[in-house]
Amino acid sequence: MSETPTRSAKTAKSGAQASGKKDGQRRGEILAVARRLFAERGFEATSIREIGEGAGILSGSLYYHFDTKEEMLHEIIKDHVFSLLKGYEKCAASAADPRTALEELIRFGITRLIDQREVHAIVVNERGYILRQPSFAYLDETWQEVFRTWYGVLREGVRAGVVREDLNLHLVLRMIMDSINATIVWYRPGGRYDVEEVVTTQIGILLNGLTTRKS
Amino acid sequence: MSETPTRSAKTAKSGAQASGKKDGQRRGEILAVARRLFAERGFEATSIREIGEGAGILSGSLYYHFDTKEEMLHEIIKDHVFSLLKGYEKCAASAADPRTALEELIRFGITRLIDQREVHAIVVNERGYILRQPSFAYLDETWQEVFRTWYGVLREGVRAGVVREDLNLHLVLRMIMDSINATIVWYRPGGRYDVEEVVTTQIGILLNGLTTRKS
DNA sequence: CCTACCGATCGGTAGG
DNA sequence: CCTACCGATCGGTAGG
Repeated sequence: MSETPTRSAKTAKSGAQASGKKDGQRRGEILAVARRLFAERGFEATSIREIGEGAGILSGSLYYHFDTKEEMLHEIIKDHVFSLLKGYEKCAASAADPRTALEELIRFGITRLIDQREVHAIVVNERGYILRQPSFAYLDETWQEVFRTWYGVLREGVRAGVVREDLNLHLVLRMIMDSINATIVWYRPGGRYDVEEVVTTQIGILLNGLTTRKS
Repeated sequence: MSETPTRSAKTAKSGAQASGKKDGQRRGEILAVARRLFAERGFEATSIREIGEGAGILSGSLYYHFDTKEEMLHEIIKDHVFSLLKGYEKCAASAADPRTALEELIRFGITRLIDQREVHAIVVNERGYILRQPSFAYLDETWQEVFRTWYGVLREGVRAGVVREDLNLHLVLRMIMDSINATIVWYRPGGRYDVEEVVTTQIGILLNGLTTRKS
């Protein structure tokens, strides 16, 4: 049960009473359609008519639930990066040592993103569009916080002598994040690879390149 | 007149006489504008009016040089992946041993893609659109050939005992390609990192995770 | 949530 | 390469 709609949204519109719950439910159903389409075809390439069709209503009726098409996009992704950050922070704080922390960060990142691959595909693929919209600034701030969390672990690793110190940590971090993020582009659940295999490969390559050699 | 096979792609400069050279030159100028816009904003999000504006002519006039907007896209990327494959093949064939081959493949990939980052950004970012268009099937075939070239080197590495044999080579390959491809998304020439630094980091992490440990 | 419609913009074309 | 224009489609709205 992944990708369940977060209805932390302003669920009840102004005067909703008995219909409030149902409206919120319908809202979630529409968002699920939009999320799938945005992930498959892209935000700009998806028309509100396609969303309406998928939800079984006319495009104009979408505006009873949402003010704009962009509001749907906000609803879909706003909590995602934030909860991802929380998960990363937990990994970083609870691990016994830097090496374990890195392993858990990578493992958590991959499994989480695969579990929520539609949302994440949108965040990655619509990166350009999102960066251009000032209304999505909060996303960028959260990403920076994610980077800081990882970076802290890497530095701790260097201090503890577990992480190589001959590499630029910023570049290393970019690479790791890219590796994790790129996975969702081609990964298909139920396909030829299972998640555990992907996790093992990524940890295997990334960490054994990162950790110092204890010959 | 929509089915006339005029000026199909590679024969752009064929029939013309005195104006032939100039037309070809103008064509190139327009393509340079289109390439930049496609890379910055995306193919579908770029209008022919924007291209015209950038080239200093009206949108309708673009159709003197090209049949469709999609033809511009073909012109921009068609040779790119193919020449990339040729470069990779050369690296794979000329290297003294598998480890050197891998280093040269990574180095060539990164430097080449950074050098042609606009075209490559288009290929990566428009992946979804391109996969949906049957007319771009040749691209996919070339990519598969690229994969085969790399894969051959990896297998040779395993046979020579240089590459770990406990990992799924297909997954490893995905990861390497993702690492290289992702670079162009954030890399800015003249920015805080130079190419050599990026190459060093990528080889450093990827290879020391890939090669067997010679304690 | 539907009917009926809007202004804007899209890729592309005819004829010069 | 321009003028003048096309049918289609876009996101969104008024009023019920």
